[in-house]
Amino acid sequence: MNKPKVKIYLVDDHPLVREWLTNLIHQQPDLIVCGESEDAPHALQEISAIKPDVAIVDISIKHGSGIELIKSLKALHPDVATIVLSMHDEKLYAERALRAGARGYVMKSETAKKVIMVIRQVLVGKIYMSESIAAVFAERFVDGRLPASGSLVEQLSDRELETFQLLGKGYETRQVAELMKVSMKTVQAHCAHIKEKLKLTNAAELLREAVRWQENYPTS
Amino acid sequence: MNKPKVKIYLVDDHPLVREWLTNLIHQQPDLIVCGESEDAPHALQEISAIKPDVAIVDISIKHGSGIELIKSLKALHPDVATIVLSMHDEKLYAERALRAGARGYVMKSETAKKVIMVIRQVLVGKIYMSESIAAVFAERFVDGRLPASGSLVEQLSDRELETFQLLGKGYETRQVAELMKVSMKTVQAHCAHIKEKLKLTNAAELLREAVRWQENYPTS
DNA sequence: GCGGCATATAGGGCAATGCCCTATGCGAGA
DNA sequence: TCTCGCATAGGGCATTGCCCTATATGCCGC
Repeated sequence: MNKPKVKIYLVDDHPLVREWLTNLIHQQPDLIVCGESEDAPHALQEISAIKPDVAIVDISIKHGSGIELIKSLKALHPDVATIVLSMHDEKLYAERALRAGARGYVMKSETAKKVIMVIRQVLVGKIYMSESIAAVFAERFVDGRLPASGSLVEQLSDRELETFQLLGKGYETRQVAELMKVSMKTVQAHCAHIKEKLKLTNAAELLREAVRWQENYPTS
Repeated sequence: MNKPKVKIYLVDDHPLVREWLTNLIHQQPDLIVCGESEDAPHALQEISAIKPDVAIVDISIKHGSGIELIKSLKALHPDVATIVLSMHDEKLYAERALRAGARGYVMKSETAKKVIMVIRQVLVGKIYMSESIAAVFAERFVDGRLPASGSLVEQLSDRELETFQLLGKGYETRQVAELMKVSMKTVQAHCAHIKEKLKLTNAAELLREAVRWQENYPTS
């Protein structure tokens, strides 16, 4: 009689990535994919029902950001270990993801072995992050939680960054509000805070910086 | 004796995507992956030597954009049919990619079948694009038999272009009016005409396009 | 020269947005 | 516990976006 297999749930809006992961995971005798979805609402619903051991989520998924999903998972299902599998450079998102409650962050540019290795790490309760990200955390820990400059954009909160990115894609305030499922007033408040943090004086400059950012760090 | 297989070259900086594609392609008896690389310089070098039939490239690759790679390929190796496999929404890049010389654009969120289908389409000389992108092209074709090559921005009058460029630098309407020594009403009229010519629907999109233009063709 | 067309300029008016202030609930940390 | 940052959102006024209309100018073909 076999041990029960470790159940893994996949959240990624790219079917090909899900196929690939499923394949990869099923090559391991003790791991099994117990479900998958391509957006946050379905993921939350199914994870409540299935109660997997691990959830592997993409940062840029449909209908809401992956970061928000991670926060929800941490709040609603703290027993589910969340691993982020992102195509984005870890410098941009790893820290946000780990702060949001993820227990691992792997870039899609990593190899198959690495993905499996990270799954096994979080299964034994460890948190996985790359050495470069670990270094950033360590530095902040020592320094005294300074925002460790780089780009001012790094100072934005999660929702502010989301707002910033949507603006950069050419969405109007109203559309951003709809996409983020909040009122325009909230989006305007985010904009005001972004302008403060990035030292911008008006909406036109905010738009310009958002578009530039988007050009250099495209998301989904 | 078998027919020679169709040679396909992969350019993508995500190893897992390359693995997946290789797997997928090798399930087809008449297709073979003849090489792969993760950036434009290596890709150009190897494609010159290998002379594949098809190149599948990602838009966001290391060391230079995929769009530039497509342009180079079209110039240097016009016989190599280029397909873009991008994780980015087609609305953002499909048009640029096709203008640059790509013969197909598939999002990574499409299924495996679709990818193979697109490869077969371009192999018989067809150009593949999604219906929504085809609609955009068709509309432009019907609307005014515009010179297919070149940018729509060239259609702008001098004052319109001036307005466009100032907007791209982050000036507000009021500031543009002052700089151009006309009333805001005139600037607004220019904006309306620009939006018509560039087929933009609102001010946010206009701003986005203006900033992009400014990034690519800096003035003064 | 006349009629048509694109361009450049600008006003009127209503809806939408920007931007300032205020306020609440929540979670993290001193 | 108290404070601080974050996310949320409303009130209210100034500004802008966007529709329609209007004038003058220059160019082009007939």
